[in-house]
Amino acid sequence: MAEKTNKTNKVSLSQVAKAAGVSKMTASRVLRAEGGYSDKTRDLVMQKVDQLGYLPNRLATVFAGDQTSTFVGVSIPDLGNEVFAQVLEGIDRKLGSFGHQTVLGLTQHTQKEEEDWIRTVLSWQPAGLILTGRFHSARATEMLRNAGIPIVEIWDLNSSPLDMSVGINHFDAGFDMGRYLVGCGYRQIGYVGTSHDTANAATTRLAGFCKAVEGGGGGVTKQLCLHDTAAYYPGFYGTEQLLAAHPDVDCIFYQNDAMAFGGLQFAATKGLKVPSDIGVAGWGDLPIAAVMPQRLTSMHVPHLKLGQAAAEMMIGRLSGEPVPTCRDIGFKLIPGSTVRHPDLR
Amino acid sequence: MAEKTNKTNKVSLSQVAKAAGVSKMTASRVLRAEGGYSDKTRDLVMQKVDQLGYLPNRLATVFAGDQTSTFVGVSIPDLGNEVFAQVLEGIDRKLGSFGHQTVLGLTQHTQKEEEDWIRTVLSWQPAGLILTGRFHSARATEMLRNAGIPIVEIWDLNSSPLDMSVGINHFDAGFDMGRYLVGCGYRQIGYVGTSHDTANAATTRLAGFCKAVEGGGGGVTKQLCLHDTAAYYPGFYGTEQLLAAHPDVDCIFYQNDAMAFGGLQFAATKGLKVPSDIGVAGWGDLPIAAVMPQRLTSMHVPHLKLGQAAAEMMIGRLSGEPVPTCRDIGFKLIPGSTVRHPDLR
DNA sequence: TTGAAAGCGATACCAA
DNA sequence: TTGGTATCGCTTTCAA
Repeated sequence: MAEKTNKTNKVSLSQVAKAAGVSKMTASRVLRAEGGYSDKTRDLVMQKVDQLGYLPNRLATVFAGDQTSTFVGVSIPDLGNEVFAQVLEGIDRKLGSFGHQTVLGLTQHTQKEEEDWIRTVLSWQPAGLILTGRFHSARATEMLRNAGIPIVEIWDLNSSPLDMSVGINHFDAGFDMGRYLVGCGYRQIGYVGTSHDTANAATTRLAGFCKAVEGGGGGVTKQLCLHDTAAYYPGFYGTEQLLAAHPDVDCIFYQNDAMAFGGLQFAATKGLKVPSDIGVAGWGDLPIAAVMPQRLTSMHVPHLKLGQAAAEMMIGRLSGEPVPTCRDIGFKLIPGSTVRHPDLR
Repeated sequence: MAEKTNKTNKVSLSQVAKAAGVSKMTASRVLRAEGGYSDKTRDLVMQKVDQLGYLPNRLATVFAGDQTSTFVGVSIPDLGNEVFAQVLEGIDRKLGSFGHQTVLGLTQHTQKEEEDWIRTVLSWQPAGLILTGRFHSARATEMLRNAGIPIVEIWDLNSSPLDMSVGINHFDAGFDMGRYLVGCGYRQIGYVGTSHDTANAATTRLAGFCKAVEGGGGGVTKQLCLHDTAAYYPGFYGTEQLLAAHPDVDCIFYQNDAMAFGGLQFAATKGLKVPSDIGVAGWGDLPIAAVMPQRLTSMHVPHLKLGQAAAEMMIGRLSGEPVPTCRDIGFKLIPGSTVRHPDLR
């Protein structure tokens, strides 16, 4: 036991200080570039830092300063959905450029998972939290209120958020799509999506959609909610199921573009012409839509921008700037060519 | 100044202890379910925990025990690429089920970004690191070696890893694809991909591919590396560029499926028949391939499984189990119908 | 320009 | 079954 060292074999600040022949405090000041030391001292300390390969322990820093960390917890339902992957990318890129780190939470669309993750991530003293959706369990809501840190709810715009919110109004977006399809002359409109234990943005969207369809004189929407992921293949077989149950359906609105593509391919397999035999509308405007021969009717939401906006609100709040409570990021209907054009009906 | 409290207004263990009329240590034992206290004491403490809404500060826990945290740093090049999103999902799900949290790093395919992220994430005393790729900067390599924590390099199998590695041999995978295409009778084979500052798995794959093509009697591969993302639209216009420069190309291998779909659509736009006029092969076997009318020739890699395997190796090592250094996750060529079948040529 | 001491919130260790 | 005390690595505060 030649050298006395701490339990881990990491180099600590006091070791650097000792090597440089100064006090911990002086070394600490140099490392934070706080000023209040001579050039000579600074050079000496920095030399030892390099030499010993010192890496600060930020756990101790946060702990000592009783500050929050530079972590930001980010919860996302799942990454199989390209849309959320894009949102996450927007968030992490922006956060990273401001020196923050993302602690990821995949909630798999359940409030229970979200609640557990919130409890855990809060125990790490994060600087803030970015959560997908506006529906949280009661315990989660309580923890969030007591956390005393900035919180951004994204995706589903919350007009009375816990703290801040950015996204779009899914009810309105669903309503617009419904009105558009009715305006195109469709009357037997179906819906294919997935179902989860709890309400979410898709539920809200569907509600708006149904209201527009029914109010616009369309028949009652034929709905099919699968217990599956909102992906390509479920869109394919979901379409098969819906058409088997309701052969008169003349147009289908899908929970997202991936499902719509699945439906499009099912139609192709069965020799159904789109949009003359059946109309197809998706949601999200995935990148793949741009290269497909037939432009998918969809709803464009600026996903990357949404993520960036969420990160910007977080950073703004953390740096004490005034930040608006709600931000509507907007959506845009892409007419496409997979539904009949209203002027041509 | 009625109550004396800490700088933040969070409830601490000692406040719980005081409220329950016991010492910090007793409260600590109860919270960790360590045993060595009466039922009455336990109930009393837990009641106060609920009442005060106490959340432990894990920073202090890690710090006190001089342990590592439950964080695992995970670096991924980007999330625009579905493949990496799937890998990340596999990792985070598995890690989460063992009580670990993912600290995300998006390196954007650059060693500099990776290095900066490594430095930062190490300062949070992570339990381990999972890194995509096997090429790291010299400083990064040094930090990783000194970190003294488990490290898993994924994606590109590293036969002499820093610590552990899981993935596939991209050279072999590229070679197999090249041999297959040559075996199908193609001789003027092109490649469309993207280029980055540093070598990566795609580079390795291309090298293997070229070797097979050239060794198999194919012409020198016509390569086009775009300075763009490896996505649908670059696949579309990259194909246009490649065919303009080399009109004799009879088959194109793409960096990934997204680019291949872009190429497929370009061919459709130009009235080129696939595979009779031109063969198309992708890489990754994206989910969308399963619903497309024409099965894309591709290479299947079990992405989700890869992520899970990486997380399992990490967890195994953390719990002291013996873990193999290298794990080949395997790949499988999907013949598809976008290249001529070898038996039919 | 520098340093000594106290303390952040928990746990380890030893004593009662 | 309990509790006191030292301690982790760093920063804050106060003094020199």
